[in-house]
Amino acid sequence: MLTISQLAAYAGVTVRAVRHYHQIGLLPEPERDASGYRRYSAGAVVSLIRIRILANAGVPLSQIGQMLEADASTFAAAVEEIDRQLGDEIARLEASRKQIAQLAAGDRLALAPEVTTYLDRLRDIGVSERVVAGERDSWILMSARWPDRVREWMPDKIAQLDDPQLIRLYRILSEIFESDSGDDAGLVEAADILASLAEQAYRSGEIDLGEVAQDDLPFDLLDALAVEADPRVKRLLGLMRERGWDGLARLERLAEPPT
Amino acid sequence: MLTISQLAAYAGVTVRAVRHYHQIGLLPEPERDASGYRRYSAGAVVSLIRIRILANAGVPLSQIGQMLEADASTFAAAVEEIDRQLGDEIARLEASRKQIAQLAAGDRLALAPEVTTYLDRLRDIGVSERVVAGERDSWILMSARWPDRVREWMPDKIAQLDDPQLIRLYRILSEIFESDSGDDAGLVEAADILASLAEQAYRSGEIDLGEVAQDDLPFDLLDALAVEADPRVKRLLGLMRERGWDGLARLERLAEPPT
DNA sequence: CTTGACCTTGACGCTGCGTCAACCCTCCAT
DNA sequence: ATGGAGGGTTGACGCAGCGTCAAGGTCAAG
Repeated sequence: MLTISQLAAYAGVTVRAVRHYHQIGLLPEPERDASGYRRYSAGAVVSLIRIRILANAGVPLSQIGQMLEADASTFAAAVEEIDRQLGDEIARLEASRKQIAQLAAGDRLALAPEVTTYLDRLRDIGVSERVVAGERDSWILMSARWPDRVREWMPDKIAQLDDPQLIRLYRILSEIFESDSGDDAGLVEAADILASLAEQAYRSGEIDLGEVAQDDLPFDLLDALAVEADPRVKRLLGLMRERGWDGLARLERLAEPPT
Repeated sequence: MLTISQLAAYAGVTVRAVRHYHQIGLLPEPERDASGYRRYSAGAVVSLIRIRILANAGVPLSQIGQMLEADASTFAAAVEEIDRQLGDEIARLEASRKQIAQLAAGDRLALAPEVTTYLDRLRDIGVSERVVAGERDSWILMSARWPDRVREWMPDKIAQLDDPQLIRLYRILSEIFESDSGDDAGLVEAADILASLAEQAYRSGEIDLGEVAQDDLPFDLLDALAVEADPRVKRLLGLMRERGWDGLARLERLAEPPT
């Protein structure tokens, strides 16, 4: 007759585990001796080992009972099912691992390499860190909504950074938001350039966001994000509206421009 | 200003998850509106997405907070640590998968193929299912204690099954335990053969279990298991003691045999 | 008799939320 | 004005598989 700790030791498990198996009815409770101690037969060791073999193989405890009683074909089916689940779990972890590898490699926050390239180009141009940070957050939002589309857009976006007008715009914005002054003249110039760029894009029919245009919520969100980052953006939005454009992240024509 | 469900939708998580992040202090609680509703800024969406990126990569929630604040090198170190843990977890699951594949392939209960071969040979010889089951349980115990040694022993064990004496022994035991009679003559003959075999093994110095001899507990257990399976084994043990041997699974000389 | 090692039951902790329950708020149609 | 749908709020249990106290009773040895 064995005590619970002897039983556990033979099977290579903890005493707590044995009691747990009793609780969930996986291992039958043995007789008690005069003092209330559980006393186990040798057969219990075999039962416990069989349980552990299945548990070590990744079988959930809740299924082990049935499996130990099952016939060969039922057993095989159950095994196959378990194997499938293990495979899924492994695949999930592998995916996590790839993700985390990208985290380590990428700029900082799992932005596609194309995007980090874009951000680096902005820095090269002389855009301030605050503005770059704003851009980064915007692209985080965009990437969350359209993970694949973003990568398609980036080449164009990067190419556009050669446009002197755009460079000028970013530099003005950097200057404005780096200072604490209420430099309205700068904002006005920025608005002028933005309107001009929007006009060009509009004429060349470049504003074709396809399905993306369907839900404009994220764009409102992007604008809100910009306003949060610096309230002066609100003034910029106002200036754009005066010029016939609504929004900032996605400019929308309000009316025909004054001819 | 966003409601909690809008925030959750933007980040692709459930409302419950957001509240959970608040609870554990991972995401700061926003201001409430007049009616007590949480109202979120656009920045919260970015924060939440950043959290999910790390969580999806397998980072435990408890570490995400620190990681988001960490500098590049700390971040990299943390990433490496996480990656290591993911690797361990994957390795564990892979091991489980192998185990379960063996379960499906093997006889029934993760006995090494050598052992199932041995059990099959017993059946060929005409050993009854009850006795084979007893052998199987014994080998389950042995395999749990010395997983590797068992495989080394099996070739010898299998070879010994060619010994006519041993075959006779097994057949007698099968007959006895298959019937309900108190056939003492059979037990006596079994004891005689056992003693004879033990004598041979003893003389040829074959009883060298090495380190295994150190702890004899499992052998007591094996004997107990046999007695549980059939109380008549107790009588057999008594007969063996009369012949100068103690135990059954491992015979131990009590005294010099009568010359 | 004491001491230390074991035994007992009961209950909380961990992870990351899912899922009621019970109730309040808002908005739209009647 | 009212009622119902569809939000929101806190609180609490459940899940898997035990680990880990807590607060005792028991056993074997010195």
